[in-house]
Amino acid sequence: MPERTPEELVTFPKATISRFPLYFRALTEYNHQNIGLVSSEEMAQKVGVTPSQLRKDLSYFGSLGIRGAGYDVAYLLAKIKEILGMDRQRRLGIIGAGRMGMALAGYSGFKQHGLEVLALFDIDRAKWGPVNEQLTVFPLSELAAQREKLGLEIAVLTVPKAEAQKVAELAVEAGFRALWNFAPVRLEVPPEVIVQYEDIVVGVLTLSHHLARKFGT
Amino acid sequence: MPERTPEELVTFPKATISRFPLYFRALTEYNHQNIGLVSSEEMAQKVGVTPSQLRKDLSYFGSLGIRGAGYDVAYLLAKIKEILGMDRQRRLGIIGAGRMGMALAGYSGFKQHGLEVLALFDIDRAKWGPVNEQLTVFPLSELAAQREKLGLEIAVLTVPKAEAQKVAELAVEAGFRALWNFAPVRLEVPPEVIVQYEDIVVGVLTLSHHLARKFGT
DNA sequence: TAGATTGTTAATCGATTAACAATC
DNA sequence: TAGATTGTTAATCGATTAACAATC
Repeated sequence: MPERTPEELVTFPKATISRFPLYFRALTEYNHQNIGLVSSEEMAQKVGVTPSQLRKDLSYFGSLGIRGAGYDVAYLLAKIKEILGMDRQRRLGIIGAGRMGMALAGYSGFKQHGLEVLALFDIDRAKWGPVNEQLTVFPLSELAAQREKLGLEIAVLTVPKAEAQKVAELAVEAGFRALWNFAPVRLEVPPEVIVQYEDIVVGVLTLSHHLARKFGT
Repeated sequence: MPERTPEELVTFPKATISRFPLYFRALTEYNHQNIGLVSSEEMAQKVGVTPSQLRKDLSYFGSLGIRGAGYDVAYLLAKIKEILGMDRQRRLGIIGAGRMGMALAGYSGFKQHGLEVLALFDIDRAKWGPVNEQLTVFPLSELAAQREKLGLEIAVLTVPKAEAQKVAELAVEAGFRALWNFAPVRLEVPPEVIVQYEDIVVGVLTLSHHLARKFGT
């Protein structure tokens, strides 16, 4: 078995990768407007970061611009797609066909980011069956089989808090290596499994906190 | 008019406030389990932070624990509610009764965090009218009137990207001072208005990036 | 009092920004 | 070549952690 060489992956701030979707969307717009070249100043202003930060963020992934000229929109777009893993379609399976799961399943913004929801899963047999032409709710027991068949890579957990850990384990057993967890609990998973937590109330509670602070209300 | 004294608000990391919802939910659980006293070690372990960080986070808001003993669950819960502005009900109005808006309107997790959706607004007259017993979709033109009548404080923007800026301006005119924006655009608003941005694809694209990196897929 | 655990200080670690040499 | 703008270095700023004095 060939030994893995110690990976010389450049390290970069975690926040860097979370700014890439902003860059991606800005570039998509420039592209639509047939703008071929854009400066860090112009683009930074559009997305609300400093030009320095934009250049630094990009620099972690190589020398992507042209000195004296700016960034080639099409080229940078392709690079960012590669970095975000959007150069190929990412297939999602949603576990938990409740309100949240159904809403995500219908979210139209995924497509332009190379993401597609191919299946839903639920334990409740009343929910099993086709949702529309493209989408079906499968029994949870078919998780492994459908993952394989449909090529699902990311499991989206939209189950009640109390079930989340158990469902995460099922997903891992079924072969998923990436979990996008909407339940407000920390999950225990093997180290090779990547978990991304989503907490929908954080944003609005931050607002609430600011209201309380600023306006004393 | 009494002059505002230069506010001696303690400054703290932005990330601090985003951890408070985690603390809140952990404490709620302890409360349900009739646990009256909890150590930073126990609680930190539960939410997945270091005890040091938990104590530091809390310390920005005063001396909230008991040395040698831990934190009084009920007391800390009350304090955190106060800090997050959850000691009173926060009323939300959702602008844009599309899929995303409707999904949020039906989200059951708001209630326990002191948040409630009291109205939806849309320009499309086909959407006007009652959704269920509690909730109605109003014409966008009634924004100011309903904000006042219902005591709405936070405007949730779930409109298409192209309309977001215009709608933000309408919300500000209607008297909203806090916007929770789901449209992927930076909004230009007066400085006294607080905007919280929500970007649903960031999390899953972060996963996608990790998949690309770790598994080369 | 002895044991425990907080609150806080100082050290470390990480992220952002400013400035400018490199280079198109 | 002159002008422009990147890529990168070093300085600054901010957040986290470790350690321990304070104190229940």
